[in-house]
Amino acid sequence: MSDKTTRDHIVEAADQLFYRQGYEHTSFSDIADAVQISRGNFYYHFKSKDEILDAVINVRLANTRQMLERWEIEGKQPADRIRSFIHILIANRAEIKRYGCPVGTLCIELAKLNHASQAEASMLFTLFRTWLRRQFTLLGRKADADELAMHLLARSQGVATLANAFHDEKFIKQEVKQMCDWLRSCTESAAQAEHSAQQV
Amino acid sequence: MSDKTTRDHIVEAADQLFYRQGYEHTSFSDIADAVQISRGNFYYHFKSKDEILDAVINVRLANTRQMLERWEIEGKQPADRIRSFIHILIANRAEIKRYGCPVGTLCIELAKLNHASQAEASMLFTLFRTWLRRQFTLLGRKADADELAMHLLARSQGVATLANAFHDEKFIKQEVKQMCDWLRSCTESAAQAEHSAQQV
DNA sequence: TCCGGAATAGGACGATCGTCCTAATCCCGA
DNA sequence: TCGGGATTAGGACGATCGTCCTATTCCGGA
Repeated sequence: MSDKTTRDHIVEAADQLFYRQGYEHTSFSDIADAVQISRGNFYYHFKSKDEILDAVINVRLANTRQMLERWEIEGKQPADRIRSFIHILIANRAEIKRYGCPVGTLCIELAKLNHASQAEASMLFTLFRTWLRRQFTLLGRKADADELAMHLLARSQGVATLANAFHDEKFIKQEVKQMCDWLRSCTESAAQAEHSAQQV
Repeated sequence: MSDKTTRDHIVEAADQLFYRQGYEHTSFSDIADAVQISRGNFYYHFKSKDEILDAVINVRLANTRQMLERWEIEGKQPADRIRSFIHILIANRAEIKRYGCPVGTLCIELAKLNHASQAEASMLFTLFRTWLRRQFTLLGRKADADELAMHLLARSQGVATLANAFHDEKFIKQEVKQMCDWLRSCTESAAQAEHSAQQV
């Protein structure tokens, strides 16, 4: 574990600080203090602040891919896997309450800054979107799989934003339950469609 | 219309810039350029940047209250009024695509800055929440009126965030349609509950 | 007409930002 | 043991930030 390079430490600290304080509001001094290195040493590892952001986004992309693969393995049924997605709201509820969703808040900030890495950040959403779409397809909802994926993504985003604004964890649990109910109704209607298709 | 004071012009310009660029990323020079006054003249009207933010939030609160009152008058049935809320997503879809939701993005930013005016900004959400709650109560869903209000608020937020991230207006229309369907099912179940209550 | 407060312009201020440069230190292979 | 690239520390830089100060202009009432 201690074989992490200084570069890794910088990215790790920047990742957390960008999430908690926002990208623009996080200065080099903040990161330097967290990593306990001198400010001037930064530019040996990164040419600019934007480059750190790109590194952070790439790490998040890699971590997200790993997580999705894990869910894919651990969940036997597609519905189980989708439930894994829904339940990150529960697992991260304390941090979401304080800082919102790491993906959504970053995308929003970069959009306002009109930052060059907007597209890379949105790729985080795309990762979830395509993964969810595949799960819904496997569930037998091929025709509207993307629509369902986007719907679920949007609901998660909204829950995170409001939980943050109202500092309300209970609301997260409430909505997660509803999303699970909604998912159940999705699988049922898919099963019915399959059934009637067999009849025809 | 031209009897607006300089102060009004400042607040108006700041309102737009805070929305489009974010609070922190908007400098005094930006606002000064927009209003066409000198930078030094600011402190005759406002003691600090935070004070401008408070003024902007207060203007937004006042405008929101006005809008909600208008919807209350224009909509005969509570369902019509709730539809007015849902349809702001359509009406503002171009701006939402570019800058997200004015309320949600401000709350998120202030949360990351740990800004003193967080609570005031969240009041914008509260305004919608209580108004929607009342409409759902009038609709005959008194028991879960707040839950429904929060649910609808969250869905709108999520739609705005994703429409912004994916630069997708079509998605807004898609989700608005679903929200209207959902609203219809809410009114129907409320009518049924009333009916069965009459039977008992 | 003139006076005095309201309003404005312009610049100075200290702090902090991201960036860059250079000297010192570390550490591994020959 | 020693040489040299890898890594680090520390500070200088120009720009920009929010803030503040002062001189100037505007304008309505006596």
